[in-house]
Amino acid sequence: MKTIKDIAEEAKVSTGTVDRVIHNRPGVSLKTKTKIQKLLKKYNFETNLLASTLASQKKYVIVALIPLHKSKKDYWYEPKKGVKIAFKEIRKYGVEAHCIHFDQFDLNSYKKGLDQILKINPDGVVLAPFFYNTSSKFSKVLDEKNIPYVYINIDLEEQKNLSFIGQDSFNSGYLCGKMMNLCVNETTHLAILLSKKNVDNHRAIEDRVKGFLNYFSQKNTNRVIKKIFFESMEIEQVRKVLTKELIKDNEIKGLFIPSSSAHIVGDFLESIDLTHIRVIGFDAHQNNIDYIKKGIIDFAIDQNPFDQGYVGVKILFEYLLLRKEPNPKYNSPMTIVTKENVDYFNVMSLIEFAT
Amino acid sequence: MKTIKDIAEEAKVSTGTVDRVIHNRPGVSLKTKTKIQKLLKKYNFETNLLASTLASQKKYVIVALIPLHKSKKDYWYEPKKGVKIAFKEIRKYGVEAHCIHFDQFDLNSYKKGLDQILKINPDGVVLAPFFYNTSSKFSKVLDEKNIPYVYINIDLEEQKNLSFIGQDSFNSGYLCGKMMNLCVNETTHLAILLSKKNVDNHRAIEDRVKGFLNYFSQKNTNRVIKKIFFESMEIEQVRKVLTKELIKDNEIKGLFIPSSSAHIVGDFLESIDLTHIRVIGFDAHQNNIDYIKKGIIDFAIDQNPFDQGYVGVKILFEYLLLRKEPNPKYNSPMTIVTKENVDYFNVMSLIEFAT
DNA sequence: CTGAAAGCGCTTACAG
DNA sequence: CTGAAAGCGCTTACAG
Repeated sequence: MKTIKDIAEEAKVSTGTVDRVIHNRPGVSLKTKTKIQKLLKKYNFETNLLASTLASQKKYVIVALIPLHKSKKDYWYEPKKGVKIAFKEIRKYGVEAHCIHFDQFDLNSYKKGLDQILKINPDGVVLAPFFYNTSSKFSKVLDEKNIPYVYINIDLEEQKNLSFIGQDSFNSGYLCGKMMNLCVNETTHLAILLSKKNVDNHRAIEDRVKGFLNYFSQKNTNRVIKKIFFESMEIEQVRKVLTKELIKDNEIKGLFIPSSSAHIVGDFLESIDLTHIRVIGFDAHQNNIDYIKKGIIDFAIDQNPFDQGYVGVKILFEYLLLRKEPNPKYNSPMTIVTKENVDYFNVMSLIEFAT
Repeated sequence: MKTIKDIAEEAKVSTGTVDRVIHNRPGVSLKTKTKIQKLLKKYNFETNLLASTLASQKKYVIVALIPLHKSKKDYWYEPKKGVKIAFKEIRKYGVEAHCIHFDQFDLNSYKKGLDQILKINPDGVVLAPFFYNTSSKFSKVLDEKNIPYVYINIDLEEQKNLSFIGQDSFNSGYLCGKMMNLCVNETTHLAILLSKKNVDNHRAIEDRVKGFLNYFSQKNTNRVIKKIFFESMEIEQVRKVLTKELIKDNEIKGLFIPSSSAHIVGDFLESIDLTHIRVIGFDAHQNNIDYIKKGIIDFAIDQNPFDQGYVGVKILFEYLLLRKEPNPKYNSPMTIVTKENVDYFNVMSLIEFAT
């Protein structure tokens, strides 16, 4: 492997000049520039990242903005873990990393987070863009400041985000349709449980529902599928409304929860010892896992939230340090998690690499 | 963050001496040693991996030994990819990496591979230990030479391997039992398709079958489950034997293939346009994916073979460079792959990180 | 047992 | 526009 020194000798220039053309810094005559570029190409020169970051004591600042998790059992615990591990890996390259949290149900707390980001004035941002309008405006601000940003979990259209990492909502709903269809008899009724409070992630939830319904309409089965609405997905709400609905229509044998709150439904079903109803939901965070293990939640579709955090940071880092262009979009997986594989579905995320 | 120089100044010694105690090299008086150790602890000194590997032009040699893949569609294409990407990542730390292949059905070719390893005399080995006896003996040889080794995909008991990365066979078979039970009516018959040629991976296959059967015996359903044997899992064999068996017992509505050859069965079923038979197998390599997409293979349980290669190499690397002890065992996931999620099940493996 | 010095491959002022 | 030199934080012979 050739070094800068080798190239410099062969080109009969100093290493400084070679460095200049490698990084496209100004102040090199076209003649020497092309001469050096030829050699670089000829030897397929790759800069030594170690030496490079050691020498340039440059400090990059990256910030991640993600919702607060109340406990390790929450959905957002995993993306946070991914972010933190990625931060740890890139620290040795002189990256200063910050993680800012906000309350996903409180616009003001989100805005505060955005302000903090601007105050830090980082070189790059990873964020879950809640609150559509606010996030759109904020993206424009970043555009103006020439700060690259990566969306995770939630996608906004028509933005200049560097990349997006998340799940295809429609198709994940469609998959739920298939799994539900396997679980219940053809003549039974189904219900989709929706929270009125999920204003923001509305788009993803909506698409999941569409995908779910699409499965059955393609199958041409004349299923009765009702929608049941809750003020919010809290246990008392669920108990009250769902009890009523299940009594009204005792043909309902399958519940589809297009949010990550299936565990609330599980809690309710367990409390009244109802075992003949199938439950399919999203995301295998610990809250849901508890009910998956009991077989109360039959299937949860997971999207590997750890990777969303981890990959988001890594992409940004490589873009900043190496000018490596990421794909505009990375599809998160649609992992089917059930009682029999829940202990094995995501073990690799636990490994921490020093490098 | 303190540097070696800072410590040296405060201890009134040279940086060389500090280096000696950091790495426990001999030739330091107890007195200065303890003095320095105290400072190291006081400042929570962490050695700068970049500077360290840059300075010590030490070369580690790692070799991976895995079966040849005939095409990109084969199972072993993915572990190979994982190995290669890991190799690429660690190259900048001065690791010289070799990948050796063998024919998994030819003991001699395997032995040749082992000989090559010994000739290279590497600092560490990642391998899929086919051929039980030969691999056991070889492991002993590595033990004597003090060369650490990691098993992937296949585990051998009572060996001093640094770690193992692979799937829990029994439980993955059990999961197949559950999925099969969801797919077929209670009164139908099932068949397990076995190749007589799979002598070596015998253990894993056997355990998968045990797990599968265990599911039904726990369910207490009186299923008829037959075993059908083939000389080898080749299309002509399958056509001949399976046609006969399906005619003999036309109640067979589900086929369980405990190896990665479900696609051969898919090929057969497609050729005679048989759509009322459910098929469950293992591993979502491209050969199987083709039939998963057509809905002919209903479910395949994948074990993320990419990660087996990738993690195997990384673990070994970190053990060598950082003396970081890995877990003795990493369970591969049991990912349920089906028509509706096959496009999304493993996308993250495609990302190549430079770091 | 210990230190001084050179070097790993690159970057960065500085001088011309 | 270009080069010489110092330096990033370590490691490694070498000398004493």
